[in-house]
Amino acid sequence: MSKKEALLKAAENKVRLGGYSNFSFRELASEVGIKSASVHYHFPTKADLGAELAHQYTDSFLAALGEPNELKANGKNPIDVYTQLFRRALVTDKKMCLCGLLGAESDSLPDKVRLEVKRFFNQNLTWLSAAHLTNGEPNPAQAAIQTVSLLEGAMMISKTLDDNSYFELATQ
Amino acid sequence: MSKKEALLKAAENKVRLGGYSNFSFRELASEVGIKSASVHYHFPTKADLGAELAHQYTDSFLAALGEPNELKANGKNPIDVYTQLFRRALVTDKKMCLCGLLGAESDSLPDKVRLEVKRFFNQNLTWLSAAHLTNGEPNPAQAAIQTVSLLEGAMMISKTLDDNSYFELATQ
DNA sequence: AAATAACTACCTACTGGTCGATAATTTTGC
DNA sequence: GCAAAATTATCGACCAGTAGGTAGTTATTT
Repeated sequence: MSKKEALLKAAENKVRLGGYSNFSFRELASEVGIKSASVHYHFPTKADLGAELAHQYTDSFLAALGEPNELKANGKNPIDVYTQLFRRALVTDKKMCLCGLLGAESDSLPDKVRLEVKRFFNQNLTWLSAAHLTNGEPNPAQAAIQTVSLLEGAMMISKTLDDNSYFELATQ
Repeated sequence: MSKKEALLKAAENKVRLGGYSNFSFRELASEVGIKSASVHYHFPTKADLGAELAHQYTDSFLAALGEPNELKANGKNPIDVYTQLFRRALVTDKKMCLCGLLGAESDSLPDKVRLEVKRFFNQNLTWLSAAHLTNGEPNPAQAAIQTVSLLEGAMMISKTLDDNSYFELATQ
């Protein structure tokens, strides 16, 4: 793993625990074994790092999902696959969804970071609409916003109350 | 309004836009016309201020709701009343739910603040369970976590995408 | 020679927090 | 009733620590 990748990984962990202000160049640098000034070589500003982090997070999130109609063709319910990805983030990573956290504080984010968070939710809603469409839902757009809202909310509350059974109950 | 009340009000606005780290004693002080050193007279530490803020927020939130069975007796659906309170926060205040934001970053909060955020959600779940029970829901506890999850999630996404129609679609 | 990736040293701004001092007000003891 | 004592609410000055960011340098690789 390159230093740049290690910096992004370290930043992701910090942000998913406490938001955009929960990481500093100094902390990231010391975690990957370089000096804080060197972080600026890879990311000119903190906003650049945050934006690239959210962008890559979105891409790998969507990539992990696959295509709704392909999932359906393989006998899987794409909504279950989607739910499972959230569950893994909560149970395995024991962390919030990166963009769920950044979205909550989006009013105070640098423009380029906020833009990437918007991209995450727009792409998720598009994916979920397609998924609900293949499931024969009468109103896919509505089902899409309801699905992602429920998952993000349940995740946040389960984290807060430190009890994953709330997530299970909400998604059951 | 006393200085202490003004400080809490100023802090609430800041936190609901960007989280716990989005306010400083200096900012609050200058907004209410005192010096930062004087803020420590009212709140020994930042954690004390944050905890008292979340506590009062929870109390006034619950007070604004009223009792589920009384609402029902007056011909109102308590779940609609609950939804309306979230809608008002989003549409009128144009801000996140204080504890929705703090909950997302609860891993990085001081203990006494996190405790108050937990109290918010525990009390909300109790209220919602009672409300769904009066509505004759077969599984009030499940309906409760689903209601608050959907509302918190829809609120966050509507804020992020800067489009309240997502909230309306999700709650419709 | 040029690009890459790091470094040391430094800057200004801001953070939460502490200190002792200072008025104004309120409470208490005689 | 009144002086002494205590409480309330503020202040200026300061502290150590941390923030993001910059300038110029060095070593390694291409």
